[in-house]
Amino acid sequence: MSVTINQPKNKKQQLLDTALALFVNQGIYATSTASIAKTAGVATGTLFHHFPSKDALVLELYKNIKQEFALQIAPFELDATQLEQQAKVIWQQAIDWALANAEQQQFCLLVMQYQPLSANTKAQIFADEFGFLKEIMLFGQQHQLIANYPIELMLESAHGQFLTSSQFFINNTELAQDAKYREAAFNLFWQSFTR
Amino acid sequence: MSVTINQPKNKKQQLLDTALALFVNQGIYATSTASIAKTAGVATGTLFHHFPSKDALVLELYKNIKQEFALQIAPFELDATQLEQQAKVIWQQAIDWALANAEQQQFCLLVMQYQPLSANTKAQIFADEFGFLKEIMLFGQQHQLIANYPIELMLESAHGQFLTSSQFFINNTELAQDAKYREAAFNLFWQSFTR
DNA sequence: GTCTATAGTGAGATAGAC
DNA sequence: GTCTATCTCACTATAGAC
Repeated sequence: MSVTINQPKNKKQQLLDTALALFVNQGIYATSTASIAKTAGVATGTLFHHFPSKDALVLELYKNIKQEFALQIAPFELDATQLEQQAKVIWQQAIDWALANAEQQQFCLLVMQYQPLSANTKAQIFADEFGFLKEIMLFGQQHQLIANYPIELMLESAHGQFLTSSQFFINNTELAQDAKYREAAFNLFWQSFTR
Repeated sequence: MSVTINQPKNKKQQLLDTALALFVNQGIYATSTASIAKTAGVATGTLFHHFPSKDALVLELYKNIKQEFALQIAPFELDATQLEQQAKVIWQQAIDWALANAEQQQFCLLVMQYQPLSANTKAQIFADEFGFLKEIMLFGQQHQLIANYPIELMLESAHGQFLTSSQFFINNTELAQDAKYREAAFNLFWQSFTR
């Protein structure tokens, strides 16, 4: 029975954590692999032992974050008599996650415009994350609870609204616990889709 | 009376045009000043004669584009009896501009996440561009035509919706002339703000 | 797995002739 | 204003010892 007590976890995780912080503060391009390694208290050779390239590190970080987020916002049985209420719970969970993981959220925004990761790669990860969202929307349309607009457009719109609202609260943390703002953000989202 | 007939305009404009195309295709960081100069058929020394630095070029390009856009979406006398119709005209003009100037639109998206330009600089330019939008919203609230949510949140939301929709149409040009999609995009936007 | 040292590349920017 | 030539530097990635 081997019990590993690594205060600084393994160096790989240290590198991922450090990279996240630096990427968000300086941008991905502006953050050198050397600075990631140095800040993490690790040699550059070690970084390239764990990740074949800088972009591989970026991609792994991105996948990890998206996966964590998806777990947090897990869907459940849909109920046509309470769809708005259910949507509200998911929305508030998503905003809460973004607030509690502001660095992760901002990194995702950076990755969206980071061209070395192909659009296909990102679209695939996005589809995984938002698969359940599509289910909810189709369900709502079938029960005539939300508008019958093209589903791809509605998905994009919903994603955009989430990014906008979460960014707003991250940039104005003092308003994030203000019920008035929280309610307004959800209503701006939900009203879009009403018939 | 001096009439200057410069086929390739002046070299400065050539550099700006070339930079825009390269930035959108490869990203801002991934585009070297050397490649901009070469593609524009100009020497690197000439580039740095017109722009003190790469970021100065980026900034000037950004300012020019935002100014052009603002001119296109010029506001007019607001009419409380026709606010939705007026909003629709502005929205469709904005989407049309984005479609006719897809490179410009995508460049603005890149700049949003380009950290060498300070957030303040960008916020200032944004405020100029969207000043009239705030007027419209306040007007709508005063006449109880749109919801009474906090104005900063509504502005961010409106901006996000515009970015989302214009990106969607740029990525799916065949749908941009489909009235069903066009109507849906505006409704998704406008419904947000209804009371 | 981790380190030190460094190879190799390409970037932004400048000098100075024309 | 425009050019050629070049400086200087920082970056990604590798080699090879431990």
